[in-house]
Amino acid sequence: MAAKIKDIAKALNISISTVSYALNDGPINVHEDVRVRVIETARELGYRPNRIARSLASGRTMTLGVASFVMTEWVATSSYFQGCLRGIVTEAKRMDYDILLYTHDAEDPDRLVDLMTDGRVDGLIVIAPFEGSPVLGRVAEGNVPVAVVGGNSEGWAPSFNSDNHHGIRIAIEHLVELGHTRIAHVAGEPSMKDAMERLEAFQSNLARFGLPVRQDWIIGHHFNAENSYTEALELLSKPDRPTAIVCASDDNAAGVYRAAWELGVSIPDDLSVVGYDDSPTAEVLLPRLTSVRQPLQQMGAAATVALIELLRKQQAQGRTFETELVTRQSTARPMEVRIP
Amino acid sequence: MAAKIKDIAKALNISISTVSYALNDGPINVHEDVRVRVIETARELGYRPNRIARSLASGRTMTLGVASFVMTEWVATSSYFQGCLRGIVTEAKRMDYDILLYTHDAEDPDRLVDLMTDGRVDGLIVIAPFEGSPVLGRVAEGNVPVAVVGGNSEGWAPSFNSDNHHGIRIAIEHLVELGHTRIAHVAGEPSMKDAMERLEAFQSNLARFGLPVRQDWIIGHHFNAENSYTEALELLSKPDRPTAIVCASDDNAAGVYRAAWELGVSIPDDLSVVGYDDSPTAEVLLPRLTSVRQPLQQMGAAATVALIELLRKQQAQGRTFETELVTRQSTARPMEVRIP
DNA sequence: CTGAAAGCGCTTACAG
DNA sequence: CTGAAAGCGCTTACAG
Repeated sequence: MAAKIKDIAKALNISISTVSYALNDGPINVHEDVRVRVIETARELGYRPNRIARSLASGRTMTLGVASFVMTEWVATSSYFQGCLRGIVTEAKRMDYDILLYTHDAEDPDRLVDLMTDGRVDGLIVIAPFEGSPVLGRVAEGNVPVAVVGGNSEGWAPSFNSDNHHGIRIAIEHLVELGHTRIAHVAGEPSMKDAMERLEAFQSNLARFGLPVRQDWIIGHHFNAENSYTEALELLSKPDRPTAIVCASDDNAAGVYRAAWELGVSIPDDLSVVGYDDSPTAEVLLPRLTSVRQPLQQMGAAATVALIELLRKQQAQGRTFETELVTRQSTARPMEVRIP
Repeated sequence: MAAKIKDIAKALNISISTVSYALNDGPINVHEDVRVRVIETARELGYRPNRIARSLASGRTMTLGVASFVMTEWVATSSYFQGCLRGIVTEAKRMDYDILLYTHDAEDPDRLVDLMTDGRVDGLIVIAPFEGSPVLGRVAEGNVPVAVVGGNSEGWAPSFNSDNHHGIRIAIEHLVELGHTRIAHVAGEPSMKDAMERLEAFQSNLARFGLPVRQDWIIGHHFNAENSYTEALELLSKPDRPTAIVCASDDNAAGVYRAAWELGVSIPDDLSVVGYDDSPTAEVLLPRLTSVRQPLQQMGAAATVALIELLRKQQAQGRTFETELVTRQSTARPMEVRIP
């Protein structure tokens, strides 16, 4: 039978409140010698505080919920998710919180909302929620503080994003400076705000440079490598193909690399590729991937800090982070420009 | 103010036990019309069950703890961790459990043990514990059921592994069949059982084929790409270099790829590379990586199933999974054999 | 500084 | 089937 504070109190013939004060070093002081004896007998009895009981009594769980709207898929494959999660874990650790990872996702929104508001967490970080999903609003109504990373909180929560328009703009400027005029796009999951903004930015920036926006050169509409591979294979095997591709994620770029490799299309000689995220994948791909860096870890960390602030002060500010282009080896002048 | 079962009971003028029975559909039956009215007013009042209170009363939390001994590092970079986690999440979801991810790791074992035994989880899955760590034993003493994936549980828990000896053997047999005699190894983190077994198997299998085991051809001793890159750069720039490398993980192989790329060493023409894990990285690398597959998802899933069984029946069996070689494009006959 | 007691929001024998 | 009550293991005003 595990020891409880009652057992310690009994052994020492003192009250359980004193034991609690001694163990927690507050909120009320305890005579030094009493404190010492409490701690000692706690150790002797192998006492382990029950966090559930403590949470119920105190109303704080010291755990933060993390939900992705596509958890099952992302948990293993998304370098975006990984980057955010690392920032979250690092910061949560500093603040002494643990992470509750919901296994259910937005496939079943009602269920997800129930789980998120069942009292197990002090607050929630939602990663890349879908546009127009009712989940955020209902969680907020359930009085659970939320911070969002990578997506629109639709006014329900502070959100932490990077500037997608800027990110795509610098990618395209880079390609245009190199002399590219035939530029394609691998778009991301349309239900996610980041993907839509990047797509819009892609189209508007091509237009800005007077370049054609060809619908058949906008492929993908997913955030994974597999899909990009299949569609890039088709795109690149046509004679009339682009000389550069801007991808909505590094994972997408990985799919393009594979397609190019199989078709004997050389990167960057025959095809320049720009990724998005600057995730670890960008360094695994060879030639190393030129990528629009968004500071995922920072975004995850900032969301965590904001959430904890929200718990304490009832308010916190969201933030949009700057993006920058990390130029590596996957982009070069296009053939026709280079040859003369 | 959020509604509680007391409020529902009051509104309906019935007892809270009846409300509880109605809401949970058990363990005692309730008149159908009462049940319906309870559920209806619960909805009207916006009632949300408090899982913390329920856990305290029932003794079950419906959450499973997942700990890696190197959480902060792995959460973002280890494809091994990801693979396991995916299996765990998938299976936990089916069984209706959520996952508590500990942010602290074995850097501070006392802290970790305290967190693991604080009552927030019904059981624990520990991923790749270090050899000889006191954590598992102390958690078991704390009466928290544990399952281990990828590592030695030292008798404390059912563990789920793959057969490292077999895995390395088939890798080396494959290379020997291709004609390689100059084979190097990128070893993994020595404090992990898998890494040590693979290293031993590497040495014994080379010996079995009468091939030299050169200490200067055993590099790495980490499970990450960065370190492998640096060391492979050195190894491969010597004139007297191996024609094949067996890596302790796909992440290690990624480092070797990069080194080879930068040195202009062509894979598989100048160098055959075999990875280990068959993680998503194996498909991202180009040429696609020949890799020893260990069924990480299955291992994670099996550990989860076993853990839940352990909760119910007090006992469960560990299992060692078979490995198989997934032959892709990163291995070929060595130059000297091919040319004649 | 210490103690007696209420309370956190549920579940679950135990009577009826 | 329903109710009154104890209990899960803590925290925390409130008196003293």
